[in-house]
Amino acid sequence: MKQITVYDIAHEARVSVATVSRVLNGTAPVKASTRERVLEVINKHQFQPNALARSLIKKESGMIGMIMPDIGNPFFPEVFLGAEKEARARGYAIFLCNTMGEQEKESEYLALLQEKRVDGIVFLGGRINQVRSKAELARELVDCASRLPVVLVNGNMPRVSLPRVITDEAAGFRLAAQHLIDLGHRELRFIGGEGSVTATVQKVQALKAVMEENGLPFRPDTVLYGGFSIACGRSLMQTVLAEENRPTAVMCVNDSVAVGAVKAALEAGVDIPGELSVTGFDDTLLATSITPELTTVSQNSHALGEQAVQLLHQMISGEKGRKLTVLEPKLICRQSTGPVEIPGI
Amino acid sequence: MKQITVYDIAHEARVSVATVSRVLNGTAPVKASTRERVLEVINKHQFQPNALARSLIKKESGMIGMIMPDIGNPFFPEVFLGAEKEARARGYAIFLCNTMGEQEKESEYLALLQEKRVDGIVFLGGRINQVRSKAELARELVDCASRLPVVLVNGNMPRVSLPRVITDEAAGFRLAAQHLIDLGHRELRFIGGEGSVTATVQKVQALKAVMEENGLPFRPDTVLYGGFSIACGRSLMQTVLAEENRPTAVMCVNDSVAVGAVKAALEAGVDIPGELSVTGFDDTLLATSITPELTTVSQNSHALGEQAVQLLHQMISGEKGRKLTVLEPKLICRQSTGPVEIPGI
DNA sequence: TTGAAAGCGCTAACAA
DNA sequence: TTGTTAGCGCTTTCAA
Repeated sequence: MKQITVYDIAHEARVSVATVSRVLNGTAPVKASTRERVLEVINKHQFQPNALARSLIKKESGMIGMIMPDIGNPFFPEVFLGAEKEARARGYAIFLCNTMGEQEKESEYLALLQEKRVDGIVFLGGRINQVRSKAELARELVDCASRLPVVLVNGNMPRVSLPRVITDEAAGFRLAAQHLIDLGHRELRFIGGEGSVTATVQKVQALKAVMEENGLPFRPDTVLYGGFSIACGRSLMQTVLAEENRPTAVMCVNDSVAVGAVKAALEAGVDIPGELSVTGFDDTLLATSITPELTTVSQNSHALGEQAVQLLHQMISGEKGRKLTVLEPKLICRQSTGPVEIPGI
Repeated sequence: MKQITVYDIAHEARVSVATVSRVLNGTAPVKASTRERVLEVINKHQFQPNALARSLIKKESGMIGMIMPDIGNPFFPEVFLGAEKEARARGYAIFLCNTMGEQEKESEYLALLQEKRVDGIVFLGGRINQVRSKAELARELVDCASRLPVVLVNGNMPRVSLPRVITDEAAGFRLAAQHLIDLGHRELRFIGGEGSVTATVQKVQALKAVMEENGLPFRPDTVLYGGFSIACGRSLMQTVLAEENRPTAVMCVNDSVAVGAVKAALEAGVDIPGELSVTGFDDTLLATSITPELTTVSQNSHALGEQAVQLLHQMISGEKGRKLTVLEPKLICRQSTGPVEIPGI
């Protein structure tokens, strides 16, 4: 089953390969009648030019790589969707690389994508989200970025200056915290995430700032780390509910944790938002899956992916593109938060 | 920023390009000392061979395409995860192509992937899941499959015989239906899906069969089509609840619809499973996100992706591979189903 | 408006 | 054990 090539087409249409290439790409005028003839042969054989050969010579592959931690977390498919839409519009196909945040997989994929000569890489999670990450890992990324355009999404690496598209997560978290305080909550908790992950730390700091602004004490036990999954949210909430002096509001690092937290509370017979307010983060489809629906912060995940690819495309095209794009998050008030109950009423 | 090539390496290591290629691929013995020298130069320059050039000559690209309807539906990321794991183990990278079931996008991606010379394609949803699909679309797929390995996941096209990996969805649905009947339910409903989609029709027919086996009447109004989303589940449940004689159990085409349905019921003050039992399908993360947790049917989505890529790999390697792989679904009993309430007790 | 021919960066005979 | 060389299928000067 030999592949058909421009030579076969050229021969059958009695022209040269150059002409075939010209009608294929419209790079130079071709007499109408000749073009007709060539097109006919192309259609007849359902000829599809070999993009590998073309890429080899044009030095652009029309492929971009997207490295992300966990497509199983509903936030990431949404980012992908935004990225894909933009990519498709510009003729790129996307390699989706899932790393579970494992740095070894990140390294492997980084190398693989470079060998495949992708035109650029969008990088999410993992090493670009560590408070302290090994110099080795940073160097790898910088090295990669020296060969091809790389844009970071929702991350930041100490000592590494690469173009980024981010949501101002701290601002978003401040919104949610202030919302709770405005509702009368005085005793807040933060659950989920990891102290080693930038996105988590930013949120904790935002919470701390807002609490202090409002004259509320931020104690070390205000924060309970533990992870990003539903299961972890559930177990953390169980811990919180077992405490001596229960908080009236619990802020979760993301929607998944919030879902687990809400479930644990419901199981314990705690009324939400009557007795306890809960907030999520990201506004994924999980937020509206549960009852009560989650008050959460929208990152506009779709736009994040879209902007990242847009920027990448600019860089690929040799334009400068802005170093930093910040998307403003939005507080989405739903049913999981409410005024604090006045005891005795 | 000129790319480094085997020539540069060869020159600097004072050997021929053939030798460089040999140490790169281990295709022929190279004297240890020579290898050392070459490796050194390679490392020094962080040389990464151009996979495009290699693919061009080896006629294999190490890329596979995965076409699916909606990565935003939690079922599909799980399939992807299984596929990716298997792909990575065999050295492939995956192009993820999202079509929203639109046939035009499917066609575009099909063409794109062929041009890019992927080694094979995994196809899900859309045209392979239509009860009647245009001959044109079938031909396109067959055409594609005549050029490269294609495996269909959870689908089937009339008149098209391609290797498939599927879950026996009908069997799964029978399990769930029988479970409800065993719990004493006599008045069942099916909601969600589309009458034009095979996966939906199979489920409806399974339900019909089980009901008839158990001497229950299957009436046209047993079925309420409408789509696959949470929103649709919600509105369909509202319709059901407004009916004269409410059913005691509602079976949903998938977990998303079930989630919407449960929410609508809860909002209407209906107790689940006390007054109403609800089942989902797919056992996605949504099933355990809500309270009560969903009784549902597990498709083993991960295995689906895994097996598909495994089969694809066999085909790429020239092995035959089985025409049809059927995965057995499992009933997962959770909290959304229970015995029918005896009125008056 | 067209064709001849020189690569793109690699692998794999074939020779040595 | 190593080198020479002919492609893989395409685009793109350069010349006609």
